[in-house]
Amino acid sequence: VVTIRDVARAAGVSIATVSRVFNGSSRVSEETRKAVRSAASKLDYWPNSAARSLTTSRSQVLGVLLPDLFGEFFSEVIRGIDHAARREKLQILVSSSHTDTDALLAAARSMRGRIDGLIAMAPDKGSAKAIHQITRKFPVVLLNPRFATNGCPAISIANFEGARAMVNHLTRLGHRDLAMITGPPGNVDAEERLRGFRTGLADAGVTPRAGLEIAGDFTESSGYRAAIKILRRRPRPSAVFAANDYMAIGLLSALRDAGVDVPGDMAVTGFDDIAIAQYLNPPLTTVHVDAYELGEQAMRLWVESTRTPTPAPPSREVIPATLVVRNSCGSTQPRAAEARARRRWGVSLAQPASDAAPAALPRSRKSAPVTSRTRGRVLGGR
Amino acid sequence: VVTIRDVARAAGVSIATVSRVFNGSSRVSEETRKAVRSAASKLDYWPNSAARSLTTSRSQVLGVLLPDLFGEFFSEVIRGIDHAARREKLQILVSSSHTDTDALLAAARSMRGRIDGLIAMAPDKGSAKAIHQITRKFPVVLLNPRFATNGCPAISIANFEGARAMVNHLTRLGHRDLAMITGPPGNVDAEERLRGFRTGLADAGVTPRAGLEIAGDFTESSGYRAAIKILRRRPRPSAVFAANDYMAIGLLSALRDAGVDVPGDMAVTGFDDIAIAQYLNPPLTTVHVDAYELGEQAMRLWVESTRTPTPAPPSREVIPATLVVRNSCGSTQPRAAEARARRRWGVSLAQPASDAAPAALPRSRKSAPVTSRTRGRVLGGR
DNA sequence: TTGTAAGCGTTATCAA
DNA sequence: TTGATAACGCTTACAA
Repeated sequence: VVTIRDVARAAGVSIATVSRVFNGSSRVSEETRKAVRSAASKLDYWPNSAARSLTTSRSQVLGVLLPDLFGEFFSEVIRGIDHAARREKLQILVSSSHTDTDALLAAARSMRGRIDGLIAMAPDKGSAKAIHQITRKFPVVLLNPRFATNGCPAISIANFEGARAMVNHLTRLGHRDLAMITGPPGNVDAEERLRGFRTGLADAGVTPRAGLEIAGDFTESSGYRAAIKILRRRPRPSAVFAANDYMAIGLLSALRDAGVDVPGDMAVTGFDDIAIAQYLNPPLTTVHVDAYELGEQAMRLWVESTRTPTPAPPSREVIPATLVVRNSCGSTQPRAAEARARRRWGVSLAQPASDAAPAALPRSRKSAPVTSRTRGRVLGGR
Repeated sequence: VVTIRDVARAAGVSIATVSRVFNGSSRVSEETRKAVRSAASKLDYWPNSAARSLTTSRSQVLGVLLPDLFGEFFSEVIRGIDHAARREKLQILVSSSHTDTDALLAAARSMRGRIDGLIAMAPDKGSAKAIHQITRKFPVVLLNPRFATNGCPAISIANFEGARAMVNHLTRLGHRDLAMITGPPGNVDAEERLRGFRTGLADAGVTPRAGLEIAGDFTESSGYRAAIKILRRRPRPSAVFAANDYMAIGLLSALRDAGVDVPGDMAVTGFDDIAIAQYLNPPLTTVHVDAYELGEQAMRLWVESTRTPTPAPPSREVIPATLVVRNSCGSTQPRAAEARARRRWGVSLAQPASDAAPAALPRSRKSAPVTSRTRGRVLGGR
């Protein structure tokens, strides 16, 4: 392994000079600069970043802590972070699959000294103290926290608003007897969506029947199982809101198996707008969440919060959600619904369908996808 | 910031002892161990990994160099790597979006000192020398290389075999006039798939008409544009093989817009078996590639190649591809086709459809997806 | 413009 | 079982 010493020797200068050349630094004569460069490339010298960050105490690396890398949602978050990081000349050190608080903390500890900061998503509410401990060691941006973030910038998703809007949409279509398939207990997104569901019912003055909040765990199979329970209820609910699209897919499978027509006999809706959603049969009405943007904005927030000289009040941002009405809920007159929405929520319409590329597809694609028309409105805000 | 010195002082021992305690090392009396532990937790001491890896010259970090993080393919690769890394107690330092060789090299350089090795995918053939230069600095595993890897373990995808099998399938269905939408020139996968296409035609004794290899660039919109060119050809080809699924989607859009029935008027097939493929209308016949496994196996290969005492001959592995026959090519008698395949290729059938979860979905899901039946055979091998 | 030398926070080698 | 102390490879005052 060739070090700065070898280069210095070969070029006939001191190691300080070599360092200066490699840091593009101040006053080095053109002559010695050339000598150093040529010696370095002759020896194929690659500076040791660990040593460098030991002295400078900066690394140009950003840590990313996620509960899982699974599914297109987290993949998109990572991609958003990565692209933004690239612009800032940062690399990202990823550690995922933290099912428990100890693993989360251990991962953060092992990053000490090799990262300049952290973007972290806590798996559940239980990890609040762990997160706070981490916060004392690095500048952290929190993804989608539920707990108080005292002093730590955070960015989250308009789960509540999205779910509420979905339920409002269903009640406006005339549904009064709604079921929900919930996500795993303790999961922030799941709980916010459930809260939105309940609030949405209250908005319409609907008193919910008992037993129509069926437990799911965000997997397709749990959606299938939940469907079986729902189909046993008498009278049958006329609409089901699944807390994510995967469960909605399972639900659709079950309804198809049971010979229940969607949306004729039952309306079905989901949450997330995964890439598949628009290709389902029938195309799924759901809430679009831009995971890429979540990652990208988290990165932006981190840069702002660290580069800012005066410690501004910690930002707390929200990535909006978009209601995407397709055929699985038997939508009628979208125009009228939108007008009502605008009046009620004071939000603008989403971009027309042809530009509304699903998050998982290239942003560059231009042609219309093979899909039914989609249409949405933006919910939640910054 | 609290360092090992602070802990030593607080515990009334030397820094060497603190180090020993934290490395779970050899002989430290239970008494001093406790003293050190309590001092450390009182001060909330987190060891500095940069300093540690400076002395040990190991970091427990694996670098990952990818051309892009875009789309579910790379996301899945990353996920496979990440999961495998977790098992080995490694973290991954990601750097992606290397469009050119210089960026690739710069990224690798900046990792020097903070990684123990590298999993790298070269964007194109032009980066061969860069890769070789990197190889001299770290233990590297190459993803999907085209060039000679002299001495460097590599793992790739059965692109050629998959494409050839696809064409064989089409010719067996009676198609003699096939078009292909190719991927970007210089891209390894694209070229191998093109080679498979040509070989497949030769297998059937078909002399290809000129002008039926239409240039695409793996984007949906390029598929759409290619379709327009194809539709102008007289006579019209009866089948089109797109070098990836995104282009097949664009192609389907165009054919729908043009009123061309698939598969009645024209057979359409793709490559990759992205999650959407089975939900398309009609469901897309394609070649399944397990990106997750590619990542996972790359990681395994890296571990093997570094942990092995005797430098075994560098492994060169292949992730098999699976032909997935759905409706977009107007398949008939799948059983007969499979029997022929087994005779010809000497390979076994893929697992039944209900277990063949698309790579992008949870491996845990159990219920049958909302999809047409899929069926495939494994191509290429280890 | 260049060189000397003191860190940066660890681990590892010796002695004690 | 412990403690000095010399690396590890670099950056950065401070001197020259």
